[in-house]
Amino acid sequence: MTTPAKVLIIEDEKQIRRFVRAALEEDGCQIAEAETMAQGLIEAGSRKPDLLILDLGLPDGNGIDLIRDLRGWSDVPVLILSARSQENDKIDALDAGADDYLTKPFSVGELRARVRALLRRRSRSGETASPVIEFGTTVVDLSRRMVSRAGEPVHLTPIEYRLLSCLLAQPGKVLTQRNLLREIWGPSYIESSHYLRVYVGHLRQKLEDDPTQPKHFLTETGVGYRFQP
Amino acid sequence: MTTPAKVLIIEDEKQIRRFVRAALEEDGCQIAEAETMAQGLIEAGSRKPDLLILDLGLPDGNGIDLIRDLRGWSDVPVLILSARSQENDKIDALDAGADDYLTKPFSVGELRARVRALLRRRSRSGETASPVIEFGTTVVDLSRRMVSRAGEPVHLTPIEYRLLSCLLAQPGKVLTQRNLLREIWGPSYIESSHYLRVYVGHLRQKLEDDPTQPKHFLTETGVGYRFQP
DNA sequence: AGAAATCTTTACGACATTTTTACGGCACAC
DNA sequence: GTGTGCCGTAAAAATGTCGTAAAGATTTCT
Repeated sequence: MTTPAKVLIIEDEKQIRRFVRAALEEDGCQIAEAETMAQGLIEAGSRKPDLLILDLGLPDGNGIDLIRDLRGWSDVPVLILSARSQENDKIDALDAGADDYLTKPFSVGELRARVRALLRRRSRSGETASPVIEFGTTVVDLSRRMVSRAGEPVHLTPIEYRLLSCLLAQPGKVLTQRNLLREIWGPSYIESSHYLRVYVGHLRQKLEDDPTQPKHFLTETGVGYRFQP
Repeated sequence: MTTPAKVLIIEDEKQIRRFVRAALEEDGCQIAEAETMAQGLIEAGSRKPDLLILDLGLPDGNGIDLIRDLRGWSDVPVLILSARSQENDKIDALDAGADDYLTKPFSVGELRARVRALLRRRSRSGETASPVIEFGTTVVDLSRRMVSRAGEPVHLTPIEYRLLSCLLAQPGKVLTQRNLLREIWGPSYIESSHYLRVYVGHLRQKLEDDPTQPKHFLTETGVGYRFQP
């Protein structure tokens, strides 16, 4: 997932809200909750969720009407939860504009799979904007594993790239040599600090404007290295 | 609906085919039928249906694989019919790329409603992005499963084509060897990186101007491969 | 059943990366 | 000063990875 999916759940029973929240947060979703139809509509309008999960059995109104209303101004996928398994209930909800219908009691696994299926559409249609880190004239695209400097692509070997990722993961923070060595080469190499000098040298050679006077990959003598954006 | 929706049903039992056909024709759908997985894939490619209904229990192959293959070159909604109601079967199918899952026996009304819900997406999701990718002198039309170079059609074997789809699906991104192997050969082949070298070689031979100095199918030594448009 | 296409496996030279080795500079303490 | 410890660069040696061709094995098609 590039950016976490926002899911709004409209449901009056606290137990089920917590159940669903727990299930979906495992897939990396951001959850918002609403307890009533009225509040649900407002949240849907203001939060612009990527998916809406709706319990039809709310006390303060008809869920079918909510879907119809919603469909007037939004195409967000809607997954219905309902205790009613009558065929007519399903047909009415789906024809009102819902995208899927799950009958209580439902299983966690199936809920999550159906949510993933509905969310897939988002990434399929939308352009995938990947998060990039910039410093000086160089740009790093972690999700594509691409590094470029002044527009030109820069080639990094696996170890060089892993070292770069470690440093970039904690900007400004000093990473001790032992930490870096354990992260990149494994626990049995925490003494071989010479490797680090060699490879930090490579990174500076490839990414610093003046490798002899580094401005972004700084060394903390006796301790470790630090990345400065 | 303005223009009638085209639905392809892949199902071996004649009874069910007729049953589904009757149900959907009432909603004004145009129905095409296929009795085997192999034929189903061909029909899906040539007829370009707006919806695909697939029975998982076909004798001549695994339906999950069909979905995965399909998703390499088409975004058509897929509705699964299955006699198996196990949670894992549903999850596997949905995660492979299916959009809905209906367990036999199912009711006519619910089937029709779910089909309508899936077809609604067709009109909702506006223009389908052009499925043609060009680079150098070669043109790839994923929806037609056709590749041409300098005007001349190029023949690719099934594996060559699947590899090409994977690489083209995420331009610029590095795909790890393990990812590619799992996607193309299956999870038990993630160690056999030999295969990749052979087939990437084939692709370069067929699609690069100078196969010895590839400009579009780049290798990231120790990591994987990357497609550069 | 036979032929053709495709997939798998093998072998080996070429190349890239990692590891090792060697040497010079800098800071600090005594 | 000079000795010691840490750092940085460069280049050689060792290791691992990649690309290609070609020979079986398998599948598909006729």
